[in-house]
Amino acid sequence: MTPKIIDKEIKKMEISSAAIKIFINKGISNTSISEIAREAGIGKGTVYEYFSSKDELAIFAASSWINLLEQTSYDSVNKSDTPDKQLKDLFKHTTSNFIKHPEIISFFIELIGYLQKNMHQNKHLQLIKRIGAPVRKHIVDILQYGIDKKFFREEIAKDLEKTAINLVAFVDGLGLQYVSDPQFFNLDIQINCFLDYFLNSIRK
Amino acid sequence: MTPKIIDKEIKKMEISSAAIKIFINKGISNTSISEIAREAGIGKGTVYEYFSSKDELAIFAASSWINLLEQTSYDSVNKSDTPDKQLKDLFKHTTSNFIKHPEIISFFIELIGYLQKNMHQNKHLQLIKRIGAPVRKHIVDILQYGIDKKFFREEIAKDLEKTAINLVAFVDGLGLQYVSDPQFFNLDIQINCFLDYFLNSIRK
Amino acid sequence: MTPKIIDKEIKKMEISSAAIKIFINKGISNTSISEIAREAGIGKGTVYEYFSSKDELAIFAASSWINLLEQTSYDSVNKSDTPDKQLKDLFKHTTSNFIKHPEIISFFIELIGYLQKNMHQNKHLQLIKRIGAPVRKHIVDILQYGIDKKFFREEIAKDLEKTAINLVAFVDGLGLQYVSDPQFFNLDIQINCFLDYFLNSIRK
Amino acid sequence: MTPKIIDKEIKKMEISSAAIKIFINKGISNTSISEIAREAGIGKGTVYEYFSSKDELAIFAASSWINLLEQTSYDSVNKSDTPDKQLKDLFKHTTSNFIKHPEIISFFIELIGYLQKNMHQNKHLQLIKRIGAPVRKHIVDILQYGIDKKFFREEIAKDLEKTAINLVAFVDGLGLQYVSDPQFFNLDIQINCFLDYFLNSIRK
DNA sequence: TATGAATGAGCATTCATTCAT
DNA sequence: TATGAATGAATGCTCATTCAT
Repeated sequence: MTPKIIDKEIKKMEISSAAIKIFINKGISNTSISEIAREAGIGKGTVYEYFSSKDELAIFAASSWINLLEQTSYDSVNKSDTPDKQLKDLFKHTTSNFIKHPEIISFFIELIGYLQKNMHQNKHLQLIKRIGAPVRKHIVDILQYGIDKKFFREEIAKDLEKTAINLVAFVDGLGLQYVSDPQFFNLDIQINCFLDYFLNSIRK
Repeated sequence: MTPKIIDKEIKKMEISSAAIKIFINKGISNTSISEIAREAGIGKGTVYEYFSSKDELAIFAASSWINLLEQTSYDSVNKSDTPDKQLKDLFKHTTSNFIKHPEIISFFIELIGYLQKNMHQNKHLQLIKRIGAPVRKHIVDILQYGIDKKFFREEIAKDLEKTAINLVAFVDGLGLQYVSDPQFFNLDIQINCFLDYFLNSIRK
Repeated sequence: MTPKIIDKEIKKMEISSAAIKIFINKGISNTSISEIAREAGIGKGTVYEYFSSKDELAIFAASSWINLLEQTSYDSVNKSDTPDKQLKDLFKHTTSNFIKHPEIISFFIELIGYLQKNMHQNKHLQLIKRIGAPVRKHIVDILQYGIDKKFFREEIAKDLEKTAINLVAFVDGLGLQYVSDPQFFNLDIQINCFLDYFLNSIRK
Repeated sequence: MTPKIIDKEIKKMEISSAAIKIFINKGISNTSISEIAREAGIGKGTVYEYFSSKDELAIFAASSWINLLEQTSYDSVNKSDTPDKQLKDLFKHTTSNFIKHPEIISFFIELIGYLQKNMHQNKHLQLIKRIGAPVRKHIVDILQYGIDKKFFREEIAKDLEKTAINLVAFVDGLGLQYVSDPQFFNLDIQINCFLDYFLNSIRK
């Protein structure tokens, strides 16, 4: 019965949400299944009706969260802005996740450790790759748009993919540093400074 | 007695060295005190004569390791090269740690989690700040050297600190992505591509 | 309604058959109710419509299986053979169960443990007694036939029951040793050797 | 230090004794490590200082018990008796274990299941083989003694090993039946009846 | 000071059983 | 009647920490 399947998916999401809420606050390995069950308002055993192990739950929870990111990433940018502005907005949106939920980085960081334990399962590799993928794709789009609109030099076309990887690396690294010590610098200022130099070098 | 105190410090370092060797290979939480004691050639209980808890040991070990990094960072660059070359070499040296020992990232990543649990203790904050400090300092030096030698534009002088933070953020983020999936890209190519754009925008 | 009751009995047998198939392969305590339900093509809860507990199911399943054994035991022997030959054939048939399905012994072994837990329920005692009963009965018949045909000495008539118990004990014990270590000896050779001595002492 | 090693062995035996006491009463899988620890008057974790797993403990406990059997088996028989008497005494001694501790059979029976799970580890095979070995050896000795003293026919010499296996099989099977239902027959009577026939066929 | 035996809190996971539908 | 989702008691095992020697 289709309705039943939907219910199952909803319940999975509920448990996943409860899990991620605690994972983010306390770390994956410091969170017990009992705690998750209590947060979700269900019995401990019920968790195992929906997830075969704690690892699977952690991966699913992370995956859901990535899905959410993917869905909201594109909406953060006004397509009619200049590519400069679009890039800046995208960076701001991405890092704003760190500002609003700095714990999320710790979660992903711990998750990678979890995933590496299970790396042999190819699907986890896919998951990790997906983490930055939508943002990379978005960056490529914006850069291409800038080229098309004669904002950016045409020579950069050959480096689009590489550049996207680098920009995502920068944003991730900045977020990582930020969560390590939020008082150390101002995110906006750093982003503006970075983009000033970067845009300066690709602008026509 | 002063000699006693010195002995105590030496022993702490020995335990710390043994600990970090295993931490880096297996992760902090997957390493037991017994294992560390065995590696250090001492009894399990003795560890607690020098460290009040596993957390304290982990933080101390990480701190020692950062000290070591600080000492070796400067030796990686030939001071008589052009600043372009110096920057490239510094980046290569920094990322080469990831290439040779990708586990190191996982270690830092897990460390941050440990530190966050104890964040209320201000000294840990200091520790985190120190992680990137020597590299940042080094970058500032190279950039300043480039300005002095008329390789780089003088206007960048006002952004030295911010730029250093951004460059370190990039290197960290690239390393993070690399350890997540070493097949995804080629570190050297990414660094070259990044520096081409960056240097292009600051060169005279 | 009588038909309903019959249906109920049929369903019990179906579940029981599914259960025993898995019990024999994996052991009773390593078999879950879910597994049995799946094998029987019914829902987990349905099992409890027919059996009040796993224990009851195990006992019922074993009982059914003994019934089956009872039905096949007699067919294994050609009534027109000499009693010597009949006895040898019966032993071979009995032990051949061990050869073909050594797991069966493990099953009975575990079953006895199950039964002992519930020993206070007299009906289980009856069940255990029945396990060897048909073979004992068969042995008594063969021995009596041998006496009647003047193959065996008449004095043994007073020991028929006791002898039957002993012979079944021997066959069981041999099977038990065989399943513990099938490479240790050759079943046929042991049986022939045993019967040579036994028949030698009762032959006229 | 040697004394320490002795202490460790003593403690292992203490835990093993506590374990076997409960194993025999409740079965291996129905006995929890906590229970064993409580019986032994130690903490739960301490059990794992001496045994790496419950399986290992069960096997060690069984092994100790077999050792005990091996030590007492030979003392049960008066070497100056006739071989008839010696054989009878050995059987009585062996079965008396069942009479005094009928639960022991259940324990060994469950143990075999445990061992089969771990059969790949060759040492367990050895353990099982050892269970009957001392009694078999003893039987061979008595039979040989009977041949030498002209009580038994010389032709049986070629069947000593096979006969020993069969006699042990009989005793085991009788014990198995006895523990299944102690009221069903009288052990002594069955043994006497069995030996009467057996001795009759090998006596000179 | 150094030790390692002892500890028990804590955890992931299983599964017989219940019960609302 | 049939179901399977929900449950939580129970369990084997780990390991940081303590403490008697």
